[in-house]
Amino acid sequence: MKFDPATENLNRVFGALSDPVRREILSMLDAEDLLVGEIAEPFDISMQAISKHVQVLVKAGLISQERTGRISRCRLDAGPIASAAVWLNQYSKYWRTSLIL
Amino acid sequence: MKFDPATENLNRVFGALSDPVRREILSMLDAEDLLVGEIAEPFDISMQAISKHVQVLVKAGLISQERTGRISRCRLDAGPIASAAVWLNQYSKYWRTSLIL
DNA sequence: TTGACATTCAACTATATGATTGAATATTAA
DNA sequence: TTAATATTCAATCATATAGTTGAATGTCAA
Repeated sequence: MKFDPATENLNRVFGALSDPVRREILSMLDAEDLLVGEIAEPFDISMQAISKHVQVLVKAGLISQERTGRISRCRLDAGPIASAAVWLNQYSKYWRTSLIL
Repeated sequence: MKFDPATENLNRVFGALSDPVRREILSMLDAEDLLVGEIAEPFDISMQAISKHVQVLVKAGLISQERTGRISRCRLDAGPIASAAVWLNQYSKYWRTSLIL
């Protein structure tokens, strides 16, 4: 099935957030920009696997990579997280919190 | 890899939300409780496929089913959406919204 | 220029996901 | 009892995902 771009974006964002390794990567990038190799360090999986997780996050628009020479610095781009939060906020009436614009 | 229960819950919630059919089901249940067959009507896929989507949502804790006889009424349970919103709120400093408790 | 380094590409494997169709189960109505 | 209804189970298929290892690419430094 084909969906409109906004829908596909939400699919990718929520899909990216559904993996704990990727959520942890976002937490790490919340503290500071990091190289792919630095991201990989604390994890017990291969650098290639981390590189693929990073690509998933890039495709979801959640991080951007600035390549200078052989290194690729990753930076959190939280815009799409806001989109996801806005979607979730549709349901905020069910709990006692609200997302204030 | 094995993760703690809270992490697994977030995995399931975000995973459930990553599919547009399931997000639409949640929107429908936001308006009113519905039977599985009623949920299936507007979609162009089989009832069995919808039933499986419903099971994914149940497993994520996002809906509950009350079975009376042969019918199974589905009701939105938005608690886990709040958990997801709380997780996302970690990043709210990146946009100009905030989740107020 | 040679080698070390950072990252990605490619091929592969195992498992998960989203869909299908057909059968089974269980309940209600005629 | 029989038949229609509501839902789920089961088997299957195609594709996606998360991981692996090994090779390739491109850059920097000695």
